[in-house]
Amino acid sequence: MVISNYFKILVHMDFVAIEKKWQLFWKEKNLFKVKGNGKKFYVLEMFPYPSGDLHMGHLKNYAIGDVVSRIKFMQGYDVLHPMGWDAFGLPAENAAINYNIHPRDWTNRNINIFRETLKKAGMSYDWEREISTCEPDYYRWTQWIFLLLYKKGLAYRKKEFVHYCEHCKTVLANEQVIDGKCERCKRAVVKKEFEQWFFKITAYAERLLNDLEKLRGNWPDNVIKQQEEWIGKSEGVLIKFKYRDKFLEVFTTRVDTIFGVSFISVAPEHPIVKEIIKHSRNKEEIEKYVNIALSKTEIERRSQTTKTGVFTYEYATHPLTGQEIPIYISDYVIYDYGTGIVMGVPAHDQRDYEFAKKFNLRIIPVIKPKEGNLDEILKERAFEDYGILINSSEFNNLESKDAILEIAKKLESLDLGKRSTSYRLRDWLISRQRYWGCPIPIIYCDNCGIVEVPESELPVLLPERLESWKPIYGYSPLENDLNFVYTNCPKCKSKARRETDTMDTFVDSSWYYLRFIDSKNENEIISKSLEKLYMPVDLYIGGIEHATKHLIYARFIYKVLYDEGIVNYDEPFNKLFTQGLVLKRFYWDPVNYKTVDESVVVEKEGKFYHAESGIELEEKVEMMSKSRGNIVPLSKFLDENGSDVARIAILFAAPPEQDFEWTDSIVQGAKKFLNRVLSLYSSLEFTEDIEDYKLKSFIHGKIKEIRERMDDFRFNTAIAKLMEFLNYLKDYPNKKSYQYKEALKIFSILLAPFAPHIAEEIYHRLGYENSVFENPLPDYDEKYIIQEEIKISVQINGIFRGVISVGVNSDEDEVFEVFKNSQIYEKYIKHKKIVKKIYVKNKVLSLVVA
RNA sequence: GCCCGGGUGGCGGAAUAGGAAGACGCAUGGGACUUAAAAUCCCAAGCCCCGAAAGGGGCGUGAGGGUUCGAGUCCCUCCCCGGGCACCA
Repeated sequence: MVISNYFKILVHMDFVAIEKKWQLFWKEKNLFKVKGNGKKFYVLEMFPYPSGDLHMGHLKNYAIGDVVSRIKFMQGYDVLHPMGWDAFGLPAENAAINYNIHPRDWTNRNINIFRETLKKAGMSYDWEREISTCEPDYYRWTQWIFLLLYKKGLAYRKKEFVHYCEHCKTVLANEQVIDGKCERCKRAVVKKEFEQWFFKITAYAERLLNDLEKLRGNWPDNVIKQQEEWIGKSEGVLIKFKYRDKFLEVFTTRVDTIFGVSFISVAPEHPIVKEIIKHSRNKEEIEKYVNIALSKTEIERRSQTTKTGVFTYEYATHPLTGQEIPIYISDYVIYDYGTGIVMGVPAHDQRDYEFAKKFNLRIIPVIKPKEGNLDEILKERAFEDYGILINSSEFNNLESKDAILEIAKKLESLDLGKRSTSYRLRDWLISRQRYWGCPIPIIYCDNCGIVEVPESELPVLLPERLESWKPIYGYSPLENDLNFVYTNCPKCKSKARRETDTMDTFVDSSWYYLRFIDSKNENEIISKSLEKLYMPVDLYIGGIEHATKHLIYARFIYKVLYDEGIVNYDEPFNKLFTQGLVLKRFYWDPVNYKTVDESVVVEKEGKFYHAESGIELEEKVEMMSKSRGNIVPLSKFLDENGSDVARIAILFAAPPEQDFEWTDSIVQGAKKFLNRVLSLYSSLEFTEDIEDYKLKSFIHGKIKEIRERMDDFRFNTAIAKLMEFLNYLKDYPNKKSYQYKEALKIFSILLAPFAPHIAEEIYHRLGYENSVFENPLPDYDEKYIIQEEIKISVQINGIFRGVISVGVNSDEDEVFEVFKNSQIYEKYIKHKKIVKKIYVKNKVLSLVVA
């Protein structure tokens, strides 16, 4: 027993000891430092938020990047492969509140853990370029970007109903609200009216949408699709309905239904509501309805099964018929889409139909289906398809498509309408009422209004200490620090106040990929010529969860910088790869609401129970996360098993873009494989000079297969091919030939991107003293791969009956001759008549017999 | 509801210009080594049926249909799972 443990430890120690040795070797050689010459390749993994511990989910991301980085390095590229920290953010601040640790200390402690772990994993980063978004020499430039946007009119302040998380005590961007819930704490968000800073990303909506075409083919289709949907372009018409001395403007994509309007509906948040209340004889009821509507959470508002609203007893004028149209206020109207007011066409819009049914409003049919009975349909629902116009005055009998054009023209000629495009995309709310973020470089002066902090005074530093880290309702905790708050106006020098909100951390991460190129530049955000050299990112690797957040924001900011001539291209990420998640099985106690350790789980008839309490547990396989309590900590795993085991396990388990479950067995497989590799490379001796064509042919075939899979990101099958390669080498009879040594060398080079430490070890065991990575990836020659004899399959009446060996590229007659002498012929054909003969060269002989 | 993915052995997964389904690995069974166990090595293995065995036969890629000499792969209908969006006018 004692001995067994000793051996186990020894084997594992071997991996770890080997890895330490070669990590030092690479460091001393400065192997992965950016060379600064030759053709560049910029490979980037989405940088992490440094919280707690790294786990296998993180490693998958970095392992993929590292494999590509090493492949490109061996192909002779000047590889830029950096790492840094997305270091501002809420958890640091919560740690400050809960444990009274300074957010900076908490963050730096985590960064140190992350950095050490990644070094232990042997990642090929150029560590000299490390950046951290919470350092003043970084966030100075985040502030600089803010001011740039401000000068261009792309950063603005407005009072607005915004998403607010009462638990996190901060506002949230549209993108951070998932299913009506705060993406961080998963609690329902509410709408609050605050004065906030926005980035005008909608001004770039059209370009963000159109330029997706440039990315098509290089970005995953579903990410492009998600961005298209998120931007949500629709073309329609803005129509003015006269209301007293004003106009109520609505947006519609279905102007062909305008003669079917039977009411106008206004979102409760809309400023015009105040005006309407002034005139309405139904003031109290309206105020009551609006207050209730605004206090609902997003989820409550969206999940209402019936439409609600209130009649204002006010009317607007139909632009074409002149009829009086009743005005309602209803919370099914979304305030920040279109104009926040809609024209109600119950016959042809399901939502308006439901509203009209509830409030007994007229349902005026104006579009007739090409087939089917409109009256019958309207008994149950709205008819939303295109059709032929009826009850529409001079537009009768037009098709919807044509009518949309004609009616739009007519409205335009009356100056009561305008063709227009609406986007689902909202402006990016970037204010956050938090301490641990990048301060917004703005000063409020009673005389001068909103004043920018002059560039020479950047960065606006976060105060080192606060008396209380706790946010105040609707305000940043920075409000507590009067030294920070009060300053002098840069223009008139009188006493003024600083902005106390900080920026959304997505602002920090919207440009970090640039800073890696020129991380120490004190004079400018980035040197334009270096930018030209290293951008765009050739391969960007990260999780799909950022499809509509980070990846839209980064594209937006990069385009703004492009328009300013600061950068040279208009898209930052040439190729995007989204890796799948690492899942882990765990057992959930639904009574006590926590994860139960596997050691106390007992199985009975396919169900799982807690050994002590007897509670039935839920077996789940989900993404590794701290909150689920199912993480496999990376640092500990590396100490026990080494990095190459983890990498092989992760990469072999499934294709990189696919989710997979982390299990003991994939670790076992990886260990066994690497042990077999090491044992093949022990006690070697080469003395014989014999050439073996078959070996040569095999090697070239494997080089081809493995390199093709490297190029296509099929790393799981690349490793499978390496395993086949190894098995062949292991069984090869003449292990003393120099040609065999060459084969072992090629294997070590091909293994290197996947298991870099073990590859370096076996390469050196062959007697070489340079790094295995200083070898170019081996090339193959097609002429060695082609064999003289090949096996082709024989099918009779569509059923596979065996194989025959024929010369390569034989013609039909030759093949048939061979076939006639085969046992298959003897058995299945001999006395039968061949009705049809199909021969596909080098593949199949297929016969139909009567 | 709409839009994307995807259903292959006990398990993870291979196989796309339609041409031998199950590569590679895990787990499993048997054997070798060992006093023993672990580790390692060798062999077997999709499922079902016949046979003492050698061997032989049939069925098989979510279900049903179609195209074809030949379908995991192409077409049609349906079922299930995962993801995205969702009162966007």
